[in-house]
Amino acid sequence: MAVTLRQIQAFLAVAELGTFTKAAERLHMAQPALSQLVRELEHALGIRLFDRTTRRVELTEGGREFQGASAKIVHDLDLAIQNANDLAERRRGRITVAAPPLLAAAILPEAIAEMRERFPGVQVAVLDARTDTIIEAVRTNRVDCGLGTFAAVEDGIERIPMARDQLMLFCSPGSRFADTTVDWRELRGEPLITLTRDSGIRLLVEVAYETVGIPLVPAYEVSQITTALALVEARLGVAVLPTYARAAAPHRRVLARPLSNPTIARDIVLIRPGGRSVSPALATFETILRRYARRLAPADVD
Amino acid sequence: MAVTLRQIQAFLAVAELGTFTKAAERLHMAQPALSQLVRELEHALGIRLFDRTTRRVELTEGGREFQGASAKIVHDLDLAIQNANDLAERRRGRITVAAPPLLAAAILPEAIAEMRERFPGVQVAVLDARTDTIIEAVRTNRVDCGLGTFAAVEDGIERIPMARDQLMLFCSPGSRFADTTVDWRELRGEPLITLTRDSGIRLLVEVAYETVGIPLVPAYEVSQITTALALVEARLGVAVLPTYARAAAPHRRVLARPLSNPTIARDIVLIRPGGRSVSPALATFETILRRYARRLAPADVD
DNA sequence: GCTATTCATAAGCATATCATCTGAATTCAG
DNA sequence: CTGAATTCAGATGATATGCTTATGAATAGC
Repeated sequence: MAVTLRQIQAFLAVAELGTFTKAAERLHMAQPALSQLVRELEHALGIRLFDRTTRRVELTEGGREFQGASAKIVHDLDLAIQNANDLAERRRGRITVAAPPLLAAAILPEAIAEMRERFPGVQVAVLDARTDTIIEAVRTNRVDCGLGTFAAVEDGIERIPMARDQLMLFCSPGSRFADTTVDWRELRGEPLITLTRDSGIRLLVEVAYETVGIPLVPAYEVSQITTALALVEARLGVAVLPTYARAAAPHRRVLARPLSNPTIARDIVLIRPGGRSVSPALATFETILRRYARRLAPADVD
Repeated sequence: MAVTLRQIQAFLAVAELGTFTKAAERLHMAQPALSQLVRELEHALGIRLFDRTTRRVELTEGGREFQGASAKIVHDLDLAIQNANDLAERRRGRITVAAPPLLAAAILPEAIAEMRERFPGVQVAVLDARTDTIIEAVRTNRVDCGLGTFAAVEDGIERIPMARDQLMLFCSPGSRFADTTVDWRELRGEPLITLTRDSGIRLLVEVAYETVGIPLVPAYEVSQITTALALVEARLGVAVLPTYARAAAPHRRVLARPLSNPTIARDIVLIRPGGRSVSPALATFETILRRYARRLAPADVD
């Protein structure tokens, strides 16, 4: 004979209210049904829980003992259910997102701020790391998702495109490129500020120069995008950088111009462990993230 | 949508075994039924508990959290049920019995010893007190039952006759009464050892003397039954005492002879709060107690 | 590419659950 | 002391719930 929660609820209601009839009302059921539940429980436990005359119902010693224990159980269960509901309703939760430093600086702060505003109970943690570290962290579940421009991603990892990022020419406001769409060929002979060769962007730029057949001779070679932008602002040359570089230093007086023939674009994608369910909080965060990603790189996706 | 224990058991089995099919086997049910239970639980909680592909089932983050909470709840419940069963099976329990000192010394020790032997988990406590205190203690539920010779008992208190106790003549082996049933009238002029006037027994003796019309002149007046028996043993007189006085000093060399015309008898009764249920341990103790009571005062009851 | 395994879905059916009605016991009012 | 009212227990029938069987879809291994 199995003990059920319903029996326990019936028992607790009777124990609290002291009468079967009132307890039945509270539980929205008929009194005989409730009598039956209590009887079943007594039978399952092997002890009488109530001494009942027709006029008075009171707990036996064993009943009082069981009341304490079962009240705690019911309370714990309510708490557990409440916790689960909190997760479902995004009142609680924890998201860890990995992103390369630039993207982390460009997109994440605003997205996190909005998330914090709308769902104060959800904690968002950031891991800024290099691309390969990010993939590793996603695969080993150390983070819930990763943001970046990932070329080929192994399987077992899901890819969700967020926005399309395009290489652009960054120049100073007075530059001769300031008002037009720029063709790569126009860059011949222009002093070029590049990133160092360990950067993925530098690689793309080299490919493009080679494609259009002009030699790449760096005027300056720096490792940080912000440094490159500072040099551009100082009119020491132009730089070819991804769209989202604009967000890295919004206060700088530099312009970004589209580069065409060829247009070189990469997807900014969110990756996360495949096959696993997406927590409600993470699902919301993804949509927020996509909005801010597109605001930075408004080119259409797919 | 209500959460049921069955759903939780299903969930825990799947969480532990990692597959629905195996869990269904353990729970002795078909796999679809178990799938349904888990689905219902997920729906009630608002979160997915498992990430399931057809090949792999693993807990989500929320699932793991709920697993911990619900496992504790199920464990607590099992414990509570176990405790109740222990009470039912007399593996555990506590009985407090009140009795006047003499009865407490005469009957209770052996009864308690047997109880302890058969049900080691049940604690039996003794409160030795005067008759009126006993009744009061029973009425206020400070003790579970009381033993004694209670004349009229108020209602709200149940009376269970245990044995019939009779006034007897206690004399030394060499006395002229040693071999016969004694008539009260034969006591005329015999040196009588009595209890002091605050004793209920003394009262009965006075009534009997008056009834048969002989004067009561105490040779000695003592307050303890054991003292009276010692004086009898020393051949200083005879004493009129209840049957169970024999048990008070089994080593003494005194004889007890029935007293007739009139035969004065009282019931040794067990009293306990009326309308309340009798715990399994107490029920057992009552039968044990009755056996020992009858052994002392073998006269039939009712 | 085929088979075996695993979980989800659908439909039918047995069982359990609950509400209504009725009865017994007790209390309270007159 | 009698009658009304209250309260819990029992019996019966309608409804609902839960389980099983049968089937389908997806994946991994051979």
